[in-house]
Amino acid sequence: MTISRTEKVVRVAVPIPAYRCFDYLPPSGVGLSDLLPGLRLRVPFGNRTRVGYLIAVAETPECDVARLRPAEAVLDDKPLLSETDVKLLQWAARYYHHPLGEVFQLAFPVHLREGRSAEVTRPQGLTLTPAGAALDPPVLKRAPAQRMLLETLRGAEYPFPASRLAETGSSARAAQDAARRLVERGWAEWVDLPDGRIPAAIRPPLPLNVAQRAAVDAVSAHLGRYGAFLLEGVTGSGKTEVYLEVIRRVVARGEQALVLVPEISLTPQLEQRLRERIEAPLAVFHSGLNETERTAAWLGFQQGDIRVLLGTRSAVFVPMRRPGIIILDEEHDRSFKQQEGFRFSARDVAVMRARMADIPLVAGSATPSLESIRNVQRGRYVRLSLPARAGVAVEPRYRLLDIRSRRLQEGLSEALIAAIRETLAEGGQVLLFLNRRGFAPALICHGCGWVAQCRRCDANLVLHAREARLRCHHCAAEHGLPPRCPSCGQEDLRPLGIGTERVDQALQRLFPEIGVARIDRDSTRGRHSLARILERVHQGEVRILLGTQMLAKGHHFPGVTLVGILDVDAGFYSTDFRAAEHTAQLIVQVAGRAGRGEKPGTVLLQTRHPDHPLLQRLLRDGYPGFAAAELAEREAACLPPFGYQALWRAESKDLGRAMDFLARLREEAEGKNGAVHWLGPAPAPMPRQAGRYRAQLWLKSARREALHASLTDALARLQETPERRVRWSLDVDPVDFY
DNA sequence: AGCACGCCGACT
DNA sequence: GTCGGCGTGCTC
Repeated sequence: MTISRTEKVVRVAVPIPAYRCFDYLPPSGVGLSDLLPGLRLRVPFGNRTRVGYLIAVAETPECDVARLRPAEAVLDDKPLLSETDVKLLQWAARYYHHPLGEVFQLAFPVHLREGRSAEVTRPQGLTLTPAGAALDPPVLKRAPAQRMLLETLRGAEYPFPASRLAETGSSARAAQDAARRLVERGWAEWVDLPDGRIPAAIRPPLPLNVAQRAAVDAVSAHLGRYGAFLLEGVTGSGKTEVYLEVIRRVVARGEQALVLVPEISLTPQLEQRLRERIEAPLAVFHSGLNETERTAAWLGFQQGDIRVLLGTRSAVFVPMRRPGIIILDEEHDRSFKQQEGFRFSARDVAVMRARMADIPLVAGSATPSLESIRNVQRGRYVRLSLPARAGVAVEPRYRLLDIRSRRLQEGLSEALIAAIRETLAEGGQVLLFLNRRGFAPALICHGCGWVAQCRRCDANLVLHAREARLRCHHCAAEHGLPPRCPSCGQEDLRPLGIGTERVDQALQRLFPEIGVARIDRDSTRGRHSLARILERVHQGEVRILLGTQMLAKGHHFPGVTLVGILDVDAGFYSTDFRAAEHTAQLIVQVAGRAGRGEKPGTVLLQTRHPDHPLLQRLLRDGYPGFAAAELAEREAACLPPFGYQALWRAESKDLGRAMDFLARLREEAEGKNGAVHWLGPAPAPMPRQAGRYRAQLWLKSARREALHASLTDALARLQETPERRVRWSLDVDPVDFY
């Protein structure tokens, strides 16, 4: 191909790990004015073609004109992303120092990344053909599923929605097969479902109390412009009612609401309440959906048919036709931070998105992150606080159990056992929290001190007694129990330390007539096992509930009047500077599960450090007092939210190589920027994982721009002299240091 | 990320 | 003599 003259070029973000764009000649037959940012393009790339994202039309190419190739095709009539969306993605790529093409790609569902059409397939329904209507059912004597479906269709006034097919047969699969056969035989046919949603039972709004009304009014006054609100309220204070009323008003304005929650397990309850109360099409968006469902939800929201989108982290990038509000529930939750690849914080992206789209953002929590509390102090967020509702959910009473030099029975002190006994006698339920699954975190030889360790990680193997397995909680390694010590041959291997399985066993021994249930990743592995356990708790069949942090999230246990936290200290003494914040949040969240009915709850905390100042502060002044104290410490140490951080991670089969790589980064950057402080390189807290060595280099600065300049600089050098033997990644605003 | 190109070891 | 290992360079 010959290029006669220099023309305008299209700048395209191609999804490869490179920090630059690629320029193309406009595709043939497309006017320049139609080439809008956000369009998906099919472009030749090397010896194949890729889907790329149009960033801009530029006057002059960044490369030699002779190298330019024309883009093959434009994949959308109009960009699926708005200008604001494009700006948001560009901001995110810059802020997190992640390749632009990959950021764009991650904002799209897989089908659209692959270049499939964005045509919305209308929801389909099944209806009888005249032949089907005239059919005598007994013909289908030997096909009960088809006959049942036929009967359903006969009774239906409207085409039967494909999405509800599963309700008609023994399984979704059987119903689908039956539908296919009916269509094949000419008795039924697929038609587009008529517009409009299928009417659902809508419940009237609950009356709001004064604080809720004030919160709703404050947010409502900001509809149509930016404002960030921190909605603070303990469990049961009615945050959800505030969300619902605000969403109702947003929807009434013809706008859309994006609701972000930390995990899928929290969505069923919120989804149900939204469906009951908001008279508008709603969709969910999370990793549990298949790609067809994800694409449908994404496009539905993008086109404006879906008015409320309830989703997890990745939903923060789903385009909105008419942006109305963003709601972030449980904003303190760490799962809003993506921990691999493009390590963005959905919380921070949501705030930026609200700002760019000029809409309000409501972040709710009983235990706000220190970042958000700081933002309130700086006047960036407006605090809306909901006191506990009168007569409901009285603040729990906290009590420390000093377990220094006390004998514990499988992690339970005498005082705790007595309190459990008393609570059970009064007819209450008990919730015990231990953030360690398995039977024991170690298996030790009593003869020689040998400890079972993972061959591929710097970690002990965890004993799972029931299955008689030793498992590594950091890789896939799993072994049977050795009959004798592999080191000295003695037959005296003993479990060391306690995990939930061990406490579970002890509780069953101590309270043989009481139903005990354990909730952790091991006991809830099956698809419905968690729901089944929760059901038994609500029925009162289970009266002692024991679990890991899975317990702290979402689920309500109104019958629980005693909460026991078995090991508070594990959280307060850690190298991670956020450990105390996390632990305090966990304590308050777990405590919030108790006494939600009319009965007040008691929270017992077992500790060997009853004088720990932060623990004292938490018990005396509650979470706000703790947060104030912890903020003061962070400020003194220039830690977030008072200082800014980034973390370079490196991984290699050889620790030295990973360390050398980071050392090189530091050497090349040091001295250039006095405002940046460096720590490391140092081996990660657990240096070896799954056979690979990990090292990290920590950057701190009081000035965000200085930090970012340093990162930009280092990345530019890495582009010039790439490092291929070391896998590295960059984490801006890291929350976990592992 | 892919993919091609290119330079050194054990095999039909 | 060649098939194939993965180091290096490139993609507009």
